[in-house]
Amino acid sequence: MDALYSALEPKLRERGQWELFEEIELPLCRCLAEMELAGCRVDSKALSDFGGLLSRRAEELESDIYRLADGEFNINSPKQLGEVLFDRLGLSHGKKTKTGWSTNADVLEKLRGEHPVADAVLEYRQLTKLKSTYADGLLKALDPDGRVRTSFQMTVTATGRLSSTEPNLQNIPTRTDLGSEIRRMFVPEAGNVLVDADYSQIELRLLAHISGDEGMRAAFLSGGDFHAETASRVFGVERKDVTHEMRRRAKAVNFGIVYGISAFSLSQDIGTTQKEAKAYMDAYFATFPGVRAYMDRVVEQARTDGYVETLYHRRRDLPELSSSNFNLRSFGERVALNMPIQGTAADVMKLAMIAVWKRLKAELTQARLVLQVHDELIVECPAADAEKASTLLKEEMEGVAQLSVPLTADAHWGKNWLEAKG
DNA sequence: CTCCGAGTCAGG
DNA sequence: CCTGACTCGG
Repeated sequence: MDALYSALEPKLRERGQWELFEEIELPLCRCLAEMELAGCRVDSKALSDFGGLLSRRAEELESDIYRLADGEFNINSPKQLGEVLFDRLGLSHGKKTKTGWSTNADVLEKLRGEHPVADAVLEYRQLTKLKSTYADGLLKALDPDGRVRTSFQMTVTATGRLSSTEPNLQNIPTRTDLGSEIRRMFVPEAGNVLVDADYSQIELRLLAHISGDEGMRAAFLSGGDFHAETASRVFGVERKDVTHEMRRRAKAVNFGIVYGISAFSLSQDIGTTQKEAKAYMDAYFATFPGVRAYMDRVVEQARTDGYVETLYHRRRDLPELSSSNFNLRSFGERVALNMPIQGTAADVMKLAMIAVWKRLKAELTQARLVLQVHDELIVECPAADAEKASTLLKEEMEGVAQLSVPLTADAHWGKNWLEAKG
């Protein structure tokens, strides 16, 4: 250990990363170890019942699909499915993959009006995904005490985020009603509750803070619905005249900006032409000129240094920026824009976890952190401590960094993860 | 039997 | 943009 320290400490100090190591990565280790050990209780009866329901519905769809396609085949094989849809039934194909025509959800959505089999396959895919990855997957990972224990990796991602494996508890469904039922199966011990706290728009708030863009800061300081605020500014209409569609598009642009998106990807996301997407981005940058100036600065700096870094000096090397390959270079530019934002959010969350962990140890000894999902923390505690734990989580998450815009977190609790999401 | 790339889809 | 799991098929 001494030898390692004396070899590595000067290297970290040279790079300005000693504090990152001592104040974030090192203390986080124990916190993660305890979370891994604690695990999270799963209602195995409810989960296997749900799995049964999924199986039955998937079987019905399977026979529907064979009937509609006039023959049996392996629906799970993209190759066979593509042959049935595009060669045999003659449906119109979209983009191609290396091995054939794509059969992904985007393509199947477009085929909905053309043939009823498309809808059946989409639903079949949803059910079998939930069944194999989540219902069966979680049951298989269940320990004898009824809890699942993930493994959190600290040294895998290029941005500083954690990753979760065997099982991955950072991609439990939330976007559809059926999928989010899985969250209902994550439950506390008898007499306990789950408390869930999540940061609101942390990445966009960090963009507002780091870029210093006055308009974007004002939008957050106003405290309203940020995507609607953005729509109002970008489309030049009164806040009350923002339509659902305007908000939806503004939200997609906000989302894309954080990724250093291209007009092409944005057009894919919101279903418009590339030209229209470009117009939205131009309007966005005209509205928030400080964001464009920041982005130009980051890429320029990255070209000079060969790396980008977060507010806490976590670093990502970017050899791609000096590539002679245009696509690779463009990729490097998008990474240069995304990493400081996504990475700083990860740093902030890690600091919050350490702070929460310390306070729980001191003030709520029965409570324990159980999960982290990038911008969300889940604590299990006695029902009587729910209110205190909620307040503690909110305070520590919001107080861990001082930004030029509010950093806000919302906490709720319930008898399962779905309820606790609020 | 194991390994691996590709396609797909779950999350942020 | 950042991930991981499952399935197929070689």
